[in-house]
Amino acid sequence: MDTDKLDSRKMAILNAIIRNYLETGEPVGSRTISKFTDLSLSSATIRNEMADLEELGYLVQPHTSAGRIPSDKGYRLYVDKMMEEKVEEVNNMKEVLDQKADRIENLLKKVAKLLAVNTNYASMITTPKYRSRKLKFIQLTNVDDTHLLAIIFLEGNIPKNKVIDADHRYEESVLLKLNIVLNSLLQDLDLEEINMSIIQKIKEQAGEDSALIGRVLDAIGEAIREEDNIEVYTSGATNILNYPELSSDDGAKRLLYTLEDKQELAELVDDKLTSESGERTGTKGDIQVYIGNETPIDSMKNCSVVTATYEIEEGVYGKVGIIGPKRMDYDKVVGTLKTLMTQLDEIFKKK
Amino acid sequence: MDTDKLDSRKMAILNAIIRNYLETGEPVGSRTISKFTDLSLSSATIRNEMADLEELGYLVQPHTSAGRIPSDKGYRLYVDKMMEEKVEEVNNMKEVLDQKADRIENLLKKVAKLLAVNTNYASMITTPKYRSRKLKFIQLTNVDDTHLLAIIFLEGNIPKNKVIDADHRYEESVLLKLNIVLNSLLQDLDLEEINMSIIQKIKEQAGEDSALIGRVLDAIGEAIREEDNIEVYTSGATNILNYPELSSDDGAKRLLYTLEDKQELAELVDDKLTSESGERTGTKGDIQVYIGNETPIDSMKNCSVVTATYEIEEGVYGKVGIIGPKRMDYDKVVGTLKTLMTQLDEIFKKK
DNA sequence: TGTTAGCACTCAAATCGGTAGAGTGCTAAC
DNA sequence: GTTAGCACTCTACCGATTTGAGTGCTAACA
Repeated sequence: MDTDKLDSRKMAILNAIIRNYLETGEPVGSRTISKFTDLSLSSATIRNEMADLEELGYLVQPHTSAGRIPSDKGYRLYVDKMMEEKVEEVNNMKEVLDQKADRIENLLKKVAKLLAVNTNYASMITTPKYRSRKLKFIQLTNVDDTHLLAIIFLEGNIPKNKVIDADHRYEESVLLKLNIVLNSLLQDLDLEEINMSIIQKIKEQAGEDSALIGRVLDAIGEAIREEDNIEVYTSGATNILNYPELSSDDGAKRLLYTLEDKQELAELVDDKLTSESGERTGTKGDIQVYIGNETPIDSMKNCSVVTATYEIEEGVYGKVGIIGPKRMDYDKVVGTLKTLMTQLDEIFKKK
Repeated sequence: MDTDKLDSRKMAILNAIIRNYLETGEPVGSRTISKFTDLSLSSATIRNEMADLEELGYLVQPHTSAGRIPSDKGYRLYVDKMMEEKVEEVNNMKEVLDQKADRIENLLKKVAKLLAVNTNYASMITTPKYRSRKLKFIQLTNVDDTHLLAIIFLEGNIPKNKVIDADHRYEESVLLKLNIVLNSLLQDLDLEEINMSIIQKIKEQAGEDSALIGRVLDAIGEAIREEDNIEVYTSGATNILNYPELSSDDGAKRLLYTLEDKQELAELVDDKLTSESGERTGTKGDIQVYIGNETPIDSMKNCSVVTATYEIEEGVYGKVGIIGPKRMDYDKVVGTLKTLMTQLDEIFKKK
């Protein structure tokens, strides 16, 4: 595909067409543009240019004798151009987010909701992904006669609780001993590093209480695996019903299903994809824009997805995204995401 | 409204009409019934009876010269009749639920999904509601130089973690002392019972570390309030798009929004409602059925909602519900919910 | 050579009329 | 009390026609 530069007039016309289409959602005709822009060109001239633009692949005609609408390629150009310009307009998201959201989970849900409400599109956000979670420390405590509580503290200051069945009540001194054994041998290890040799060693040192050790290790494994699981939160799914071009046929059904099911959404954050997208989208900064077929998810072929990567600490990142119609207000969405990123950054740093 | 008993023939006809409508979703005419039942009556006779039934309020005609469809009152009669009959057909839900679902949260989500998949309607489930949560014990632990972990154990074996900012590292012996003070004074208290006098006492005993106490108490308050919050999980919301009578107009939009927002759903479990419903729905056992206008939620006026109450332990209960079109398969839904209840019961008992 | 006016042409969407079919209500006969 | 028959009603559907927005092309103009 030829990457020929468009002359500035073509550029202006394309711009005007896209802008207009973003607003109305209707195919836009030559006459509209002739009046809409200050180029003071007649509709006939515009028509010629439009024909050119169509030939170059930036515009599409839904059918003969309808106006033009931007193709994916047209959107792409528009978005790329737009991304180069400064986007700034800090709004007061921070206020909402700042109130102590203790659990990261709640914070993320709040972010998703905020985005959906602000943009009127659907939004999603994933929990941050650690390479592989390590154990920071573990502590066993008596709960009652038949239960112990294992507090499992993972790298990244994540506490996890696991209640463990016990056949009898353990003396405090025994628990103390076990705590010391477990911590001295397991500290800073991840799942791969906890092997049979280490397990054996622990059991030896635990002596008569080695029966318990198995259950404790299970709990640790569970905790780490639980935390490794990337969760996806969505919000504003119903917003997409406001866009007729998405809610026709059963497109809406499939899209809503995807958003509810969430499984497929994980693909959007797949490492492979992220790296690829760097080249493909040619974006600047953290923001990626997938237009139509560029998204890997089938039910979103008629949508655009704008994602951003947030970093919670060195090397630990998650993704947040907005899903809307192709004619979404990219300008606003990108702006919103950018300010969100800086504000999240501040929040995480402060912690 | 006259609660006149219907003679058995009218009853049979009404039954046949409803059954047929449940299947097809189309208004049903006299001719259909004449053949459908084994009453061997001509369509004309049926017509007469239908006219009577309409006059009594059990049937409705969408427009002249269309067949009849059941009114809310008609459904009500049908459902009440049905509930008296035995419903039994245990399927294998238990298998799915039995695998160790450690956190109740996950179990509930799984239940919701299971219901939605099994019935093809939307489902919801709430977290169980405790009267008022009491503190069982609390324990402070060092995390690193600037953070403490408070493990807050609530009545009902619910562990909660709160990370607390600290201005310096506390000696183990200090923490031990604080733990003892906190537990001796706060054990078995709920939020109301923790008053200024007690707080004062704690601070006195804590001496120079009283600055920390405020933050610890905040954490406790948060933990209890968090747990008091009833959460609602939903599943299968998109299923409702399969029923044209619900997805017409913007009814689907509003309904889906309700399901996503969840706030309004809490009304369904409101104490007030639950007690009222006992009389209103006249159901048997644990199952409540709300038909059309009987539901308190506006966006569900065209739906039916079937709810059941599960009990996790003495006095601690939650609600699970199924939302579908009025012409839902009540028989199956009620059956499914009933077996689910018994199976949940077993799971909770075993724990 | 680029721009514009004019005109014929195309196509989706809205409008209108007519028909078919399902179903009812009523009456008269059994 | 039941049934057959018939006139009537109303929706859904089909097809033809119209409307209007928009295009492409050509010819004239600066």
